[in-house]
Amino acid sequence: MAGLLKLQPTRSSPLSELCSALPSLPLRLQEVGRFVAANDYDATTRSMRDLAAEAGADPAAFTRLAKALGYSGWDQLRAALTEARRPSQASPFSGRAKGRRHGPDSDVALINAKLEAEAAGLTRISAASIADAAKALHTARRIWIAGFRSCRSVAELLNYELRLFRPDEVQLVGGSGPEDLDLGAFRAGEAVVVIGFAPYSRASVLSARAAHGAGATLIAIADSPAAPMAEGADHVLLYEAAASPGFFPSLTGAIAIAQPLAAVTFSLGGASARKRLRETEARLAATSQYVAEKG
Amino acid sequence: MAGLLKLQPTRSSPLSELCSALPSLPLRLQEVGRFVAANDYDATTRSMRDLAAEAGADPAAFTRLAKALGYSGWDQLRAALTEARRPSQASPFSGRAKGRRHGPDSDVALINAKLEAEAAGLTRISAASIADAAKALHTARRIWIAGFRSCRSVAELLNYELRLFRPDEVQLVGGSGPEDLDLGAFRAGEAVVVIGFAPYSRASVLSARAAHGAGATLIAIADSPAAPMAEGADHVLLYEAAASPGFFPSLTGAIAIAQPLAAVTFSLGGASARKRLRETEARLAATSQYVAEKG
DNA sequence: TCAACTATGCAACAAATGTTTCATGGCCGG
DNA sequence: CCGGCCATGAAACATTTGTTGCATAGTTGA
Repeated sequence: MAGLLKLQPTRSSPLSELCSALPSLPLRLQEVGRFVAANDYDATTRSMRDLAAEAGADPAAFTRLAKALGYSGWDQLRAALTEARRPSQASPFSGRAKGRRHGPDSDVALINAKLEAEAAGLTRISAASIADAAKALHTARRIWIAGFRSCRSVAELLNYELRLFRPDEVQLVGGSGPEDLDLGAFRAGEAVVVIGFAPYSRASVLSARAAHGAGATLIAIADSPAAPMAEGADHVLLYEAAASPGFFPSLTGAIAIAQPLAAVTFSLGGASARKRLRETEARLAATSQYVAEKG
Repeated sequence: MAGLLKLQPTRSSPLSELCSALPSLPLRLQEVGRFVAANDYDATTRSMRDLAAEAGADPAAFTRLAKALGYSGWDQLRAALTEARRPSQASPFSGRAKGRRHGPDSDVALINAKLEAEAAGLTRISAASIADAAKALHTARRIWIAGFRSCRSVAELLNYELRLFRPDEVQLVGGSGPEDLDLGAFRAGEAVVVIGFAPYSRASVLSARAAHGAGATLIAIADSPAAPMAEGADHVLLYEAAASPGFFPSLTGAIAIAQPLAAVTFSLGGASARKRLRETEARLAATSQYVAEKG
């Protein structure tokens, strides 16, 4: 057996354990170890034999590697890798903003961290889904946009941009007041865009249900596939709203989705959309909504 | 109306397929489907029986769910989820956006390029400036927020978030209509936030001038230090609105500034701000604005 | 009310999984 | 040169996996 227990490895991450132990391993195990380090996502999702085939190694080597690292078997190593990869380690966040007393630059550091996280979140948005949703908007006879509370800002942006080139066919849901949601007005052949994140407002969920019930095309912009407004949606556009503690959820991702959605819908509109946009712009310029731009 | 042939699933993401199909599924399958949607990471890594135990459902339900979605079995559904989650799909950027006339995926490439550019733009935002501006908001007796046209969405978000903990002291400029801009109401000791980018709307420039003239603290959120509303501003918060050709300027950066601005102002507000926020939240919960969140 | 139907849980099934054992082949010290 | 040692690959193992058939409970429509 492996004899002397060389335990007490770096507890930080199974991957770092692997790397540090790598040089002291037999040749073949190094090979396999490097493969695991380079393909850790596949290591967590695919089967041992699968990996072995792709790495050109023996299945048993994986078991042996795990044991050499101090695990009881490949299953346990994989479990460790899986946990290390788990997204949104939501656990120890409650203490976060609390702990440090307001240091001189703690705010600055926090803002920077937040911005960086949001930038990373943007790259995870699915462009293909946005393009698909834009096609649906393009073919819709009429477009409704529903967003409430803080999401209303996103709804209004979308409403504003779409109206630039389809003024007669785009409308905000609940424009007349909180009690009049127009929910009965949805029809098949129309599209309803609902924007929301947890905690989900009642109005947004009702809008989504009504849209689905009416047979309209439902496009949900939400923070989770488990969001109530995503149920029955024909298109689900996901973003990350993960909030810092005590802070409000982030809308950056939602905005970052709404804008290309409008843009692609516009480009699908072709010449006629361009014509409408020019008309709108001309009208705004005529009433001197803009100041002269600097050269 | 709930179409018989409403299939034709969205091929972009297995999770969207799941969401779309959810309402038309049998009760128990919905339950399981929601569980998968809410725990898609576990769905890709753990075993069917494991998930069943945690979801309190029958293992067979997972197989049946997969088949109901058009997959040949759970294995295939899981494979799809796994692929959708695979990191670093960032690779196919080489084909970029330039040359091709509307190819099949030129939109997708364009959206990806845009998102990446915006992510890069976020990291260039000055956190220190935001923190400074937040201090100014904190000490202001009253806060006005001005944003017009597409920038109105940003203004409304800021207005909404600040009002959560300072409801009596925050107000949108021009809430009553385009001709009534409240510009005469600004006073020294108050703060005015003006949001805008090129081309600059007349109303926003007028707001900024009025604020400066009245001796109020002027905070400009703009795309350039040369923006008219930045003239005479006490705080200038810059973001990149660089538009793709033919598209609208981007507001992602402005939103990314507005949110931490509100958040830091909140944290400066200390105990009293927290108290007001709790009150507001309690009121919203009491009028059942929210649906119950999933546990 | 009854029959046809679907949805659901249970249990048995074949296939695939991770592990272990064993035989082989290369390496070093005596 | 040889005997012990370890690394390595192949095959056999028990377990667990995903699946399917069946009986029951629940629902729908005539």
